[in-house]
Amino acid sequence: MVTRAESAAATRRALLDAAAELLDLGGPEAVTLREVGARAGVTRGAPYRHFADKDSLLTAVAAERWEQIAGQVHALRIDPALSASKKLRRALHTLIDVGRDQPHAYQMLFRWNGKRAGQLERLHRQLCGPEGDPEAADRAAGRFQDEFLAIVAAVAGERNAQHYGALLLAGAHGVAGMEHSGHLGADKWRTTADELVDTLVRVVVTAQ
Amino acid sequence: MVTRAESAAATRRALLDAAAELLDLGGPEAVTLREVGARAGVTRGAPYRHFADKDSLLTAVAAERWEQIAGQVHALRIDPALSASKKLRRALHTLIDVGRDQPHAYQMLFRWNGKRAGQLERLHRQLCGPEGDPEAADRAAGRFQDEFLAIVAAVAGERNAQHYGALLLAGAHGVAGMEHSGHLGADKWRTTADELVDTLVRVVVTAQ
DNA sequence: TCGTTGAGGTGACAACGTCATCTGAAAGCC
DNA sequence: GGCTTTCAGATGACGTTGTCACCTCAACGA
Repeated sequence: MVTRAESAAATRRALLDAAAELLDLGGPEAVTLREVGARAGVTRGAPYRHFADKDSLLTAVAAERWEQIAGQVHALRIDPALSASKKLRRALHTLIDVGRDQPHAYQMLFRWNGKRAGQLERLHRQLCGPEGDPEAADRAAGRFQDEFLAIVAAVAGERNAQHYGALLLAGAHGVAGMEHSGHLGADKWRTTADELVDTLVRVVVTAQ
Repeated sequence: MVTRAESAAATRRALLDAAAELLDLGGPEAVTLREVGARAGVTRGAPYRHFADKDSLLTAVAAERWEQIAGQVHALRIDPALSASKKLRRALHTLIDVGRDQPHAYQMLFRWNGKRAGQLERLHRQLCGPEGDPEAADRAAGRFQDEFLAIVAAVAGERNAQHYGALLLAGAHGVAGMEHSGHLGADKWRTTADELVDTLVRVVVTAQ
C-alpha cells in the first residue's frame, strides 16, 4: 500500500510543516530537531535522513516560503484588473505583510545563506550528499525577483527596471525590518510602514 | 589601590570588549559566555554579575555600537565644510559601512529587543534588577535617530522630515540588509549598494 | 575590629546538535 | 518464494551551551 518512497516523502513533508510551525511560533531558537521530529511522528535523528543539518531544514522552509510569495506576486502580475502601479504597490505590500504576520519566517528569507561560498562543497554535496537543496532557496528567491522585476519594468520601463527594482525591493525590505525591530515607533517618526511603502513607490515613479 | 567598584567596572568593560570581538568574528552563536569570560580573565559565571543573561550582554554591545554611530553622525552634522545633502549621503553610508564591515553587529542593531513588552517586568528590573540597561540600546538608537532627523530636516524641511527621514533610513537599512544576505547580486540587479543609496537620496530630495 | 556586601569561582543540570551504530521492513534479483 | 541489498528510522552517546545554587573571600561601612 504505502511504498517506501511515499512514506519518506510524507515524513519529509511533515518535518517541513512542523519546522515552519515552530518557526512562526518562537523563531529559529524554538525549532528544535527533537520537537520537529516529535511533531512529525518520528524521533530526533530522523531529520538527518532528509536534511544535512538544522540549517538545511530552515533553509528548505525558507525556500518554500519564497515559492509561495513568488506565486502570490505572479498571480498579481497576470491580473488584468490591476494597473501597473497598483501591482507594484501590492507586490511590495506582500513582503510587508509577511514581515508582519510571520516575522521569524521573514527573517529567514533575507538571511545570509552560508554554505554557498565553497564551490568545492557544492560539488561534494552534488555527488554524495543526500541530494536536495543546495541552492533551492536561492532559486525560489530568484523566481520572486523575476516576477517583481517584470512588474517594475511595466512601470519604470525596461531600461532602469533593475536599478529601480532593487531600490524598491530594498526599501520595502528596510521598512519591514524596521517595523519588526520596533525602530519605526509612531511617536518618533509619525508615520507607518504602509505610508512609507506608498511614498516610496510614488517618489520612485515620479522620478523616472 | 584598586577599589571594588574599579575592579568591577574593568571586568564589565573587558566583558563588553570580548563579546564585541567574538560577535564580529563569528556572529551571536560564537559569543559563548565561557569564551567571553575567558577572554575577560574570569570564568563562565562571572558575566551574570554584570548582565542578566547572554541576551542582555549582546544588547549592551549593540547599545555601545549605537552610541558610536550616533557620535559619527553627530560629528557629520556639525561639520561646517559639508553641504546638507552631502551630510545626508554620508550619514546613510555610515550605516552601509557598518553593515559591510561588522555585519553581525549590524544585525544586532536592528534586532527585536524582546524584554520590552512587559511594563511590569521593567518595574521589577528597576527595583531589584542588577541595575543597568533595560532600554539603553533604545536610548542610544534614539540618539542616532535624533541626529539623523536633524540632518534630514536641513534638506527636506522641518515639515516632512520625519516621514522622509524614516523612508531614507529604512531604505538604507534595506540596502544594507540585502547586500549582507546576498540578495543584491550584481548579475541580477546590475547595481551596487552605494549607487542605490545615492539614488535613494536623489529621488527623495527631488520629490520634495 | 567585626559583621556585611558583593564580585567571582565551582559544581551541577537540562537541553541542544550531531554522530555511530543498530534494526527492520521494503525493494530488487534469481 | 527465497535471498540479499538498501535505507528510513530508532537509539545511545558525546561535547557544548545557558543558567542556577552554592561557596569563597577580600573590600567596605560602622
